[in-house]
Amino acid sequence: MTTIHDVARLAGVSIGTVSNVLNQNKKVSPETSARVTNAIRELNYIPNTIAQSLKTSQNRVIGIIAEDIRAFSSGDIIDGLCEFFEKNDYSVNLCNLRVNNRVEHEQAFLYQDLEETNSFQRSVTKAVNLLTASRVSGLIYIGVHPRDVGHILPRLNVPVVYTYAYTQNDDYCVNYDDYQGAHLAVEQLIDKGHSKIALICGSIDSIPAHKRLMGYQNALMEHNLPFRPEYMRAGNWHYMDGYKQCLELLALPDPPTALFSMSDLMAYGAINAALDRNLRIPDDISIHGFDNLKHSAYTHPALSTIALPLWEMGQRAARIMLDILRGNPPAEHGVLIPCTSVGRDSIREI
Amino acid sequence: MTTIHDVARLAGVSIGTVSNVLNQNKKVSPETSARVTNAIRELNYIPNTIAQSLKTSQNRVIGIIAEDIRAFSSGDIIDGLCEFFEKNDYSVNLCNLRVNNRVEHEQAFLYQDLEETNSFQRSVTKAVNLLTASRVSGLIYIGVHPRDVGHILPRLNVPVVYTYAYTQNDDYCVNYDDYQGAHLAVEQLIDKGHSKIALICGSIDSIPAHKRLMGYQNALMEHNLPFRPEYMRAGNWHYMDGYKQCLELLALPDPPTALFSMSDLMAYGAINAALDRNLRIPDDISIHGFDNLKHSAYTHPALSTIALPLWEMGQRAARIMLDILRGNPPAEHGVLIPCTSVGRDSIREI
DNA sequence: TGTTCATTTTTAAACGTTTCAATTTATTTT
DNA sequence: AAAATAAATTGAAACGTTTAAAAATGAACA
Repeated sequence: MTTIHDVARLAGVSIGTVSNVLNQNKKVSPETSARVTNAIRELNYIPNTIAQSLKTSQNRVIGIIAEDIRAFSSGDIIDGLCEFFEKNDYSVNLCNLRVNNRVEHEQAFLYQDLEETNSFQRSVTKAVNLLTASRVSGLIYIGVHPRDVGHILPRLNVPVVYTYAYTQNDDYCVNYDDYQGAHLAVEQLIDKGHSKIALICGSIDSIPAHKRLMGYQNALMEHNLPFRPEYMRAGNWHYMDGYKQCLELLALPDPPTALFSMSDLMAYGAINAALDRNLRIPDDISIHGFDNLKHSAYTHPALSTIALPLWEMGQRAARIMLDILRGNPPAEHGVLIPCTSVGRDSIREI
Repeated sequence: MTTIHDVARLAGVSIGTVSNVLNQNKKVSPETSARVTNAIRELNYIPNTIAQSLKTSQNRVIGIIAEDIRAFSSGDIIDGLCEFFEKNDYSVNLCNLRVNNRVEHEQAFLYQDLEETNSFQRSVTKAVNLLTASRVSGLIYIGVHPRDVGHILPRLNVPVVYTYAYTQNDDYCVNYDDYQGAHLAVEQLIDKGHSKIALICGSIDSIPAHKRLMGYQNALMEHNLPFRPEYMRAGNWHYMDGYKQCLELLALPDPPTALFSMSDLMAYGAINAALDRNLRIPDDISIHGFDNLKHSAYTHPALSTIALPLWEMGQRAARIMLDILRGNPPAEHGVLIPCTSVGRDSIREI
């Protein structure tokens, strides 16, 4: 590997001068500068960032801890992050906690089993130690359990930006707007003339489900539509919840004409339930999802849904991180990016 | 940040001794060792990998270049990679080329426009330079265009392992077995008694499509079934290809009883085409996919398909990389991991 | 008690940069 | 032409480790 010494020797100058043209911080005469530049090009010299980091004691690397890189949302968020960081000459050190593959961890959250929770926290600690050892400049956390890592990440002693969750306190946090997204979905249905709009909930003790419920209720209220408890159905984000609840809704004496599912996955269940009942969508019932999974364009019929601004969240989180690192910490700590509506074939005018 | 000097001072020894207990390479007396260990714990000391890397001139970091982290396959592969590397105390530096978001690049491959191809290659070069600067120990490439980067990656002068593609030459490469997967899919149909099995192809000039075609043809041949040209339909991996070709197949004077689609996406098209014709699956036609996209469990009916060993590919690629780095380069350069069959509801006994 | 050897510990030089004080060179002023 | 100033360049010390060689310590032996 060629070093700054090789360049200096070839250009006939000292290494200090080479460093100066590299960092163009001091006045170097044009001729010298040209000589050095040529030498750099000739030797294909690329400065060793490890040595730079050691000297300047700052590393142009951002750590990313993702709860589950296989989650549908992770790819887009990470892409948004990477693109922004890459443009600003930062590189990215990725750690995956793979929470969803840890049976123990699922149980931990269900049963509040402290010992098992520690298995998750151990893996977070391991990631944090790794990133500490490599002296990253900042940390992005992607996942829905910021509370469970909130006491571990600060040990790193670098700025932290959370995304894909809500945080309390004054943490920096970028998320999509659950309330606005749900509100928007219901308004799409109201705009098409629906007044009997059912709801299939995600697990109701979660923050997103709660916010989406508020969006649903307020949209109804603002349009003077009654909230009918028999139209609000419990669910847990999963396919089968949508399937079963849709069946029950259709069997109601006064069935709804439209259904808003808090997740696309449950909407798939609802669609298939209707199909199994030999009903037609949207003729017999309109169905609106939330998430805009990749495959929602290919359901039968294609699913109208709410798109999450995942890529934008990544970009925004990255921008906030760089602003902090540059000494311009944004005043606003919690950023909500609006969702958008994706109109397809599963809802109809009534 | 606490350094080795702080530890040495607290333990009352020299930094060399601290280093020796850290790397447990030289004989250190038990008492001294204990004193140092206590000091380390007390100060929460974590060695600075940057300084270690500089001194030893080896960096426990692996670069990953992904053509498209948003592709359905990337998450699983990267998870497999990360888990293996993490277990072996390597960290991971991720670069995303986002090929599929580059309109120019798509065109480049379609029209062989050299100038535009350079846009892709420029971004590869940028990634390689970044990884060169940070002196990564190895490089994993995830993507289907290894030929287009084959002359750029070696500049890094570290071991390269390709995955999710086939390479020529003697590059290390881990992939799933297209031939075996397709063969397995067709055999599933034959086992159920089908003899009139149609095929919807992916873009036929691609290597995967070619291998899958061989699998289809050989499976038929081995079971003494005729290859019927009218059953073989052109496609380009996309939803609409499956939709249109399925319609045409169903309109044939002697329509097939089963259909093997080279991708799940095209299988979705085929399913929806049948649904639009008011046909029932699998009663009227059995449909078998390839890819096992996440959504394939939720189509109507749930799609029987071929699962790709993506996570295993990541693990294997990582293992090969570590073997190379440890000086035990595997003899075998091209590794094919078998696909598995995922039986669901879209095929039936005949 | 001094010598020899084995064991443990320390010393100091690297690794490839940045940075600032010190020096050299060039330019201006008197 | 000498002195004063400005501009460009160099030298050397850091950054936090590892590691070989050197030194110190302790045990065994004559």
